[in-house]
Amino acid sequence: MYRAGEPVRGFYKIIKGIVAESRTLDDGRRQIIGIRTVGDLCGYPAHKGRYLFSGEPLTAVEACAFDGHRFGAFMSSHVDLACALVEDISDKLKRATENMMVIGQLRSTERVAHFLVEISELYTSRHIDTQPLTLHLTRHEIADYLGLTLETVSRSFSKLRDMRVIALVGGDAVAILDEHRLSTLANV
Amino acid sequence: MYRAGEPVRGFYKIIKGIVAESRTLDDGRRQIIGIRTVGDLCGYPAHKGRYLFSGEPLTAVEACAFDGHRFGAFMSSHVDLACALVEDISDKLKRATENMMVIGQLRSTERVAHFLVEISELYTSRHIDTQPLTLHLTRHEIADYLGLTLETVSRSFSKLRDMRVIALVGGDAVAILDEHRLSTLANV
DNA sequence: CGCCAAATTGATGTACATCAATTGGGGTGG
DNA sequence: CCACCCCAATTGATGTACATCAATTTGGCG
Repeated sequence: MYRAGEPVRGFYKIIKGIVAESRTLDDGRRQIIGIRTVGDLCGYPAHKGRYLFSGEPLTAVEACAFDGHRFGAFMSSHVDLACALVEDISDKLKRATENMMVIGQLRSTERVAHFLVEISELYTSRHIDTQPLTLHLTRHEIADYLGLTLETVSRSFSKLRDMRVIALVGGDAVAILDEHRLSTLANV
Repeated sequence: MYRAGEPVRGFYKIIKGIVAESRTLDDGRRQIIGIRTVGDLCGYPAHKGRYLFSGEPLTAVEACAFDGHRFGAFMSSHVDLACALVEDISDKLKRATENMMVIGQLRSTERVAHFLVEISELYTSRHIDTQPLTLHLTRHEIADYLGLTLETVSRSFSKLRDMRVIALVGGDAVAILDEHRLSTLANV
């Protein structure tokens, strides 16, 4: 959809679908900094007229585009827009700091457990889909979200499966068998 | 100043000094999620009337307190306040995501290097103090900011010193000898 | 001068990364 | 409909960066 560093063409209010926002280093290391879905504003905030993050659709996405240039002026004349924006960014910040905690302090299986309850709560709150939970992220993408490698993520899934906390269904979905124990593991 | 989970008494606009905002798990693991200083709004955003983070002063702090309850109503009737808030939170989010990248992808010495350029830029931009740079954080606090242990932080400092990139002056200050090489190490 | 907390440095352990091989599932063409 | 392919996922073997445990050293301050 857009790449970090590009001049801002516009911002996207997601109507349908899921997108991952990320930053990548010169050597290719990537950090997914947030999962956005219906209701979220994508590509915002920007810095000096350039996107801060890259946005990649994880599913088919429908979005409403806003002109990046008129946006600032429009905001300063519409209180309700400004307040909505505060809400949107506050939520992003809340989730980002939560994930700093996750990445900085939790061990691999705790991180994966946290990821699962986060995604589960996110999807159900936005009415996307239900049990079994379809992730829409590959192991590699989950790894780049959690600061791990795809192998370690896979091993954590296997461990949670062996503990009977989750069940792996098909390639891209999990059934949460023991919500309470998963939350405990996630340190929420 | 305030503890995560407490009912919000008020928000604090920092006039002078430095404060660390953090979250801690039940088992004591702590993540410092941001360093705030003059101009920043502390204790904001909150969630359901309770502080999201704990705030600890790293130096003597002067701050202007705002009533937490009137704040929301006041915002929705003052566009300029709402816009200023968007600016403040956007900046916090920008720094938070940068640090997700740092914690999730960089190696220990890269993290410490990044911390040093971040602090250096932060302090000079807010006219706090200059070379040699006084950190105002202990090794333990730096560790909790970067998702490392204090020993690893100390070793990284020693390594940077041995590389002649920085010099350690006194207990709490560093002189940046090779700014360019430090930035390269920091992956900025 | 001597105390105490913080920092440094060393020795060892371990969780995760890396390298490598195998398996499995979904889609396409025979 | 089955065989085949291909990419993602799993699993295993080994390496390594950082954590942990432990002992000094340093520096600020009464």
